[in-house]
Amino acid sequence: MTSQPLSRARIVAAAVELIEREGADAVSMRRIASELGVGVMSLYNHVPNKGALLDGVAESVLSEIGFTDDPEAHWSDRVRMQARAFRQIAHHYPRCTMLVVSRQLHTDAGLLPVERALATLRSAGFDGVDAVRVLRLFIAFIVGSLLREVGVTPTFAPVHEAAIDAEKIDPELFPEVSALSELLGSCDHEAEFAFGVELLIQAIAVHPARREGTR
Amino acid sequence: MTSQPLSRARIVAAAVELIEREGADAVSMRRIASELGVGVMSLYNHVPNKGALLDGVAESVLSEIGFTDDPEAHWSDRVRMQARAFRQIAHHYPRCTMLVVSRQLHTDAGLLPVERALATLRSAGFDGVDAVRVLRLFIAFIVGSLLREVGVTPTFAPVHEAAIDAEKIDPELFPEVSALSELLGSCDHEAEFAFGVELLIQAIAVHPARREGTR
DNA sequence: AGGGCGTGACGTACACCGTACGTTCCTCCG
DNA sequence: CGGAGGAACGTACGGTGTACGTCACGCCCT
Repeated sequence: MTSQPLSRARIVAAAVELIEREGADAVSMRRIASELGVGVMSLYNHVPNKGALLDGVAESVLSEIGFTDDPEAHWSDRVRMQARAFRQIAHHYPRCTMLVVSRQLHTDAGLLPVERALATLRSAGFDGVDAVRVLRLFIAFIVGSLLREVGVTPTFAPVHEAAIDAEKIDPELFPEVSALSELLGSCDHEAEFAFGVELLIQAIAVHPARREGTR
Repeated sequence: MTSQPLSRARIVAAAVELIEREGADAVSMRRIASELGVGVMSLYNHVPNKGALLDGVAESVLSEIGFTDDPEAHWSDRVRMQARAFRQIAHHYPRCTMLVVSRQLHTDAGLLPVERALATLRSAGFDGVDAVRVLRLFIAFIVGSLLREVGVTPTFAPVHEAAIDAEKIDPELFPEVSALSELLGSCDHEAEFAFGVELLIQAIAVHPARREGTR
């Protein structure tokens, strides 16, 4: 019946597929097992527990990031590319994004993006301390942005547009929110993300800790 | 036996206390009920379901932010203050932070910080569109930062220092990570956050969309 | 060739979860 | 005094993660 012999990779793939199809809290050992046409406890032959499975999901998704890093390009273009590449997981695997972001994993899949980013920042003229600083700043921004894009749909929801209902806001208490309710209600995530990335690039370009003129 | 007559506020308070004491996934209706010396189903007389309870927790924590906003101060100082105030919840309620951050709530408690921030940014010389943009940038950064500070401890963990074990990294594959492993292993969250806030303030101070000279 | 053994799939069992439903009791108002 | 409404409660159901014991199969070594 089951053609393939069952493996950690197949289990993780089934989990990813299930999460994207039905949301993160549809994931249960029984559900995944039945998805694979397999007994529940057979999963534990390849995965120590559910947490490790979710780690596997995060790692799998993260490792699919398509980095096309060109060490010859200008550092700002490299930063742009890496930020965009990282963001694309939020489009390919929107419902797995929370997992990738909330579980910090200490595996090579998580280290590779860090390595590329550090190399880029070093080439931009930062020393080690500041490269790490700036990297953490970027990661915080990216993580926060992805959470906004994706957190709108915690598990499932009918788009849920206009979370801020203009009608229910007291203009006396919240004049600004009330006046800007249209802007707050909708969000062009793409443009918002690009705005942030450009502003950050501009900011670190003029940062005094950077030694100008490198690469 | 039970002196107080049980209320939504008491239930939420017990949940917050329990989360801070034993972590987010120690929360169950039965656990909270027994914490209050009360039957499980009695909770449902004051709270429609568990999700609403968690929303209540997030709202409660969020509403405790101590804003001491001074409309007369320089906008950069106001931004600094607000960012710091927001971050303090990560210290007072570290294990609730994930809830505050991952559940977006459409209640006044969530709107008030937004209102203050928008007012500040308007006073800094941004029009509505850019005020919202910049606010979203700040929120993304703050959320990402708090998640790093707190996400290190998903539920419980023995500090878990040195997540990046310098010994296990192949210097061939990850030269930068290997060289900077000490820096990556430890993190002064306070300093890191301040660095980000200052850089962002500096960046928006010189941003062309801002009309110079206001307040 | 045959026996031992590791491995992987499986079923059962347990403690716990959220919550729908029906019951009881206490209080307050007419 | 009697009725009504709300609050606390107990029971029950379907679902969860996983510890444990069992079984069949293929490989290796004698």
